[in-house]
Amino acid sequence: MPMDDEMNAETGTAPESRSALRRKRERELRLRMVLNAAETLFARQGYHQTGMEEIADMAEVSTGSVYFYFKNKEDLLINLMKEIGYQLRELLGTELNKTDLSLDSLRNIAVAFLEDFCARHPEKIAIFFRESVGQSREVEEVRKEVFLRLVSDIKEALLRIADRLDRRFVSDAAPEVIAVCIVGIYDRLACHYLLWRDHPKNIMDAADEVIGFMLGGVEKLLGNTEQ
Amino acid sequence: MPMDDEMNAETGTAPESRSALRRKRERELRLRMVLNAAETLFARQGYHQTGMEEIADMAEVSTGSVYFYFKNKEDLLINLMKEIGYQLRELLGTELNKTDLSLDSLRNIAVAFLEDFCARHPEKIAIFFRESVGQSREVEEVRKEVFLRLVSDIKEALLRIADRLDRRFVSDAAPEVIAVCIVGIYDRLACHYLLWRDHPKNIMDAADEVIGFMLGGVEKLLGNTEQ
Amino acid sequence: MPMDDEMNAETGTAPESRSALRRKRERELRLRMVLNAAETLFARQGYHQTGMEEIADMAEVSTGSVYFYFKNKEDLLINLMKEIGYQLRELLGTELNKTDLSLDSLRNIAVAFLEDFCARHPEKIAIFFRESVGQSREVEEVRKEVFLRLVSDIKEALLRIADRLDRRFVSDAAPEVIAVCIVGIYDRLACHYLLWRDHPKNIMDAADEVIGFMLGGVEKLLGNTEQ
Amino acid sequence: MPMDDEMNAETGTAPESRSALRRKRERELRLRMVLNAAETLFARQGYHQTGMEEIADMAEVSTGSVYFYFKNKEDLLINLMKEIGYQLRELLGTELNKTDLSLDSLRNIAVAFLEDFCARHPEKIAIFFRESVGQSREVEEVRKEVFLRLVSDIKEALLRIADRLDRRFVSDAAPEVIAVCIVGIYDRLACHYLLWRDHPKNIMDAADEVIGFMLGGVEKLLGNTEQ
DNA sequence: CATGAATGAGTCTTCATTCAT
DNA sequence: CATGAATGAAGACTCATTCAT
Repeated sequence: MPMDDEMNAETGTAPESRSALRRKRERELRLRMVLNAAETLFARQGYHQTGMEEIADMAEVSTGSVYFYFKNKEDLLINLMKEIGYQLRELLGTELNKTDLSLDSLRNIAVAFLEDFCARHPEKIAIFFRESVGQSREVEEVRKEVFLRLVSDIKEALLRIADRLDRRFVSDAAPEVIAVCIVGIYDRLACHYLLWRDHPKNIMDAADEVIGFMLGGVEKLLGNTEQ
Repeated sequence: MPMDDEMNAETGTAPESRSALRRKRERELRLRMVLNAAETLFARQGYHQTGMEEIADMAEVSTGSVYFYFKNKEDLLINLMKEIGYQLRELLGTELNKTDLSLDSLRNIAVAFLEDFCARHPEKIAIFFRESVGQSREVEEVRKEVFLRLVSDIKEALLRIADRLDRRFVSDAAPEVIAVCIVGIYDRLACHYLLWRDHPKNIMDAADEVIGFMLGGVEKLLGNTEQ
Repeated sequence: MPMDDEMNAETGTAPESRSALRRKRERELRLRMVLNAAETLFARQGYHQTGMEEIADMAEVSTGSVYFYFKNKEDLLINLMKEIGYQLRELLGTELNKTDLSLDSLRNIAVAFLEDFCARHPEKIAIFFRESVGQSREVEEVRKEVFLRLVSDIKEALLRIADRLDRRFVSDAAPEVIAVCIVGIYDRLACHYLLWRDHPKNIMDAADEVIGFMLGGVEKLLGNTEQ
Repeated sequence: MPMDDEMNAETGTAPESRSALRRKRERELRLRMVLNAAETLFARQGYHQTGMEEIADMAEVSTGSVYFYFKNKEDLLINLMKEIGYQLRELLGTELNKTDLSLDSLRNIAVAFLEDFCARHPEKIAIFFRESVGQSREVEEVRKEVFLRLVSDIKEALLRIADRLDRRFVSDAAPEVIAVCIVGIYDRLACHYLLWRDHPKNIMDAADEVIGFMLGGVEKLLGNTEQ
């Protein structure tokens, strides 16, 4: 059984004493507090304007402890990015599984992003679309990977939708380009309406138009039903 | 004669002696060299990874001179951003003036951006879409302003095109939202295909699909001809 | 036992383990070494001619450590000033407590200042009467406070002496003015004879005359015995 | 005639053409403006907080011109100090010449210092008693010289007064010590009441007490009339 | 002589990271 | 494992001074 294997591999001992369990729980709690503190502070004051000690303070641990959980400041940011990237992909997958793979799926995904993600986690948006940009070669590399995966997911979804509708894209490149465009739209939308918020219009008010725009674009690149 | 002196004093610029002219020319040359050096280095190694001395060296001036032309490192970046923003708007305006305000204008703008700007000035793209992001409150403020103006330009163009075609957008908000989407598409497109270039596909190959996508989106948000 | 833990938590300082005590001792030792190094170097080469690294070197700590103990260079100077000011006041208080509050107290104070303080701590004199003058608004503010307190102390002493002798000053302002004069005399005396020492006369040789001068002045401003 | 000699030595030519005269006048005017600007700014913002360019601006000349008139920043300060020192000595001499060399001369000098100098030229006080302190070895050297001369002047005055009164000081050292004390009193008085002015009492209100104190001190160190 | 742009050595200060306890 | 004091390399910025025009 894989479960047994994993347990053995992790602990080496079978019974998992109560104190060991508690220690493990505390360890994870601490790691989470550090991550949350970093997220909050990076989003609020910016990555460079936030010091490790500040993060440690807010997480109620010592500076040294932060370095126990994360290799360095960059690693902290990268973990945050990966986590947010994962959550975004999950949101995407969840929405796709709920639908019938019609073009309306795209609407659902957009609504989920705008209503569930942006509105509820503006700090994550700030991290992902602002603070993690242009900080270092390593961070940029991770950014690329995360975006690539996101784009790939959307591309796959588009292909499956097209398949389901029995339609073909005007070119092989089209699905990916559309995916890149969609990600770009989300990106700027969030920056524009959410982060530069002194704009009178709320991000939600733009939802209908954005969805219309995207659907229009996708339709255009979908040729007619193959006979 | 004292009268002459006074007259010169009034003119302010006096007779513009040849040496004075040359001095002015040199001054502007130096400023340009600093700006160019900063652009190159920021794009190549990143804003934070570039030191003022490095910039001075490449510009063949002293550290002090850099500070004679620019208040500080941030000011250097801001000047770069504003310049690039201005060039982008100009490109936009030029293309619009060349066309008949049909929907094809959007195609021309896209082609100009992708072929003329991205291909020729990848460093400017790196500065504008990567290095200037999330560096400080002040920089972010300028970024916002530049983007807002760009969005506003595109929005105006869309309205004029709609007017010319005698069509109306589905909502008042639509033009601006479309503008934001278009900027977002350009942004991510440049990052994706130009900056993360180990991707086999060249940015130019995506042009057709992108233009199709955008046109499809715009069409969708343009109601039918008013009867 | 958890109870013990709680009790310790309440105490705040816990059992004060031996290692913790030593750590504290070392911390204070380090702070003192930095302060001493700064005092020596400021007095020897001047405040502006002394770099933070130099201080760190002499104190045998790193540059960063200096900033761990003191906010900045100014803070270092201010700490020095306050310390010296405190020592001067203490010297004053000690002498007054030893005497019978006759006019001879003034003699004792003068002797203590000249013999104990000036002779033993010329660097402190240099800091207090030379290096801390006119360095910045903040430093000047602290200087003022320290001097004000010194003047106030002397004024109080004068009032108590007058009370003890059953005599009154010629005016309400007199005690303070005298205090200011006395501080001024000490100030210049120290600068003149101690810091500009190529003068053949030693500061101690001036003691008798100074004391005579001061006593004469005080007497003059003390009206005759109230009948 | 010494005047002729000097003129010849200076110019080499006898007639002194009108334009040469004007040039000389302008030169001196400029020098004065620089000196005044420096005095104002040093007193207002402090020596180190004032830049050469600032001084040049206020004097309405170029940075380079300042260096034509003065070797460097230090030289500017030194000139200011010497000028003020000279004015103080002159004030002293003038007062002494006006009087009959009685002890009242000391009163007159004090009044002149407090009323004429302090009240009218607080910036000079700030320069002389604050800004020029502890700035560099060179400045300190000049400070010493100026003070020494001042002390010497007062000492001579005291001796002449004693002589006139047919009295002797208790010791040979006394006159100098008294002089040092008097200078110290003036020094601190000016700093205390003039520069740290949030004190409710004005410097003039302290005059009577100060004079009383000084006279009392001097009297004390003057033995009785030689029989 | 006046100008003011150019210089560049010098300094303070920050902060991510380490490590002895 | 947690702690937090110590480290020191790195970097932005200043400003007195010079000098070609």
